[in-house]
Amino acid sequence: MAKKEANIALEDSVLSTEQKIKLAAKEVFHTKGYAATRTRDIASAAGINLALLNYYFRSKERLFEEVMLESMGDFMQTMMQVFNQENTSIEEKISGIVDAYHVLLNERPDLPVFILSELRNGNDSVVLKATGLKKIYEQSYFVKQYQQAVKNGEYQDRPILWLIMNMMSLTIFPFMGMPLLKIIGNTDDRSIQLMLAERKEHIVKWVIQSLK
Amino acid sequence: MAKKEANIALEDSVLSTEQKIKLAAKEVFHTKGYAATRTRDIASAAGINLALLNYYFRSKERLFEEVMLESMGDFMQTMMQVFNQENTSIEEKISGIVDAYHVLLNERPDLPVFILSELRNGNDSVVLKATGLKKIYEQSYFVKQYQQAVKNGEYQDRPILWLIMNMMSLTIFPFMGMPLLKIIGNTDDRSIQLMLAERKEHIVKWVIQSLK
DNA sequence: TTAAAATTTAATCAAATGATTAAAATATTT
DNA sequence: AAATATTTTAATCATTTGATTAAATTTTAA
Repeated sequence: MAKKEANIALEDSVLSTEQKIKLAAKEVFHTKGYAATRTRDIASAAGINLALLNYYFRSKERLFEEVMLESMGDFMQTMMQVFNQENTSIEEKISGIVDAYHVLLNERPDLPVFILSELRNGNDSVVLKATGLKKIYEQSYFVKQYQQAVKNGEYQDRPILWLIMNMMSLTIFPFMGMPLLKIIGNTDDRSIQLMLAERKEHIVKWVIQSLK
Repeated sequence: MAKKEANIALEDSVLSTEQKIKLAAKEVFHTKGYAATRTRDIASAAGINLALLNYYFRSKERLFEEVMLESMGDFMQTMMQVFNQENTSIEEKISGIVDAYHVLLNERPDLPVFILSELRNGNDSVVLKATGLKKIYEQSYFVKQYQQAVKNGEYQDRPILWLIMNMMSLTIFPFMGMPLLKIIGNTDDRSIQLMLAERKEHIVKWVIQSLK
């Protein structure tokens, strides 16, 4: 839906050239990754002249950094937004995060693979910027809630990182593994997507079970 | 360990030039991906002259295909080997698979990201070859066991693909997500690895729970 | 309306990359 | 040992890529 709007917007020239480039770059970088993306690909996708990339963003690398930071933000804020809610239980938070990731990844199923493969290539500036995320997380209400629940004996005394791992694993990996699942399941994108939506309803229960 | 041996072997010239290239290519492709890997990187890593890549493998692409097929094989055989055992229970199979993936991914933590990011780039020949894996899976003893267990009421009637998803999610994603987990957990590779090893003992239980 | 600033264009450049080439070196066969 | 085959080497090539350039065009300010 949002993707459709973006295409219409590009055609209607409602966006500035800079915005067109940014949107197109996000699309192409997400799909192909940094190394396999040529500046010509982005220019073509944006419907603009190649030289404008350097005019507006100075270099492919600079453009990529912007896209990467934004993409990291999208990916991590999905979780961080929920972490600081003070009026929801741990289970409600997990549920909120699972829901939010499904919304995000149904729209952008290639985002996790993009993020993780580019992180593998070690962009230090991105990692340092992401350090800001770490502080938000550490001081979040969620961490306090969890520690309290462990004290109360509601959950086993496990590193909270286990909870994060399990929640992200069960939620995100199936999107990443879709090509493999299609092969194994002898099925298509549509079927896998339906299956993911159906399975979503069970993830919170599974994550909570893993804490007990 | 195995990695160390490979380096020693390269130095000692026990391997043929072709083998040196193949090993080096696997290393570099896994780390950087196809697009960001230059033939010069591989030649340098193998300690051979650049032109030998074309002499032995004809093209970068051909070399990559070999590495990709082998890597897919390594990744999927980890599971498929266990699927056809007739003397083990479902739980034992899950346990065997989880163990095997931990052995594989402790040695090669970048393998899943490599596989999934290259699959994203759509190499059709690899996908078709992988179709052979699908047949092995469909006719495996594991599928029969699972269907029988569902009939017996041991597990809920769920697509077996859910089981595969959950098992792979909980086992593989943490390796892929290590860069993120390091940031969130304010910790290092070593600590994460220790955590993964400790957590391994619980995965089978979690997967089984998700079937009930 | 003119001048100045900003944006866009198309051509060109410098460097990098996968690949080729021909000669040298090494290994194998006769 | 000489001839042949195979492997290796270093230089070179053809193409591609990110980036630059100068002119044209459009927009904005005076």
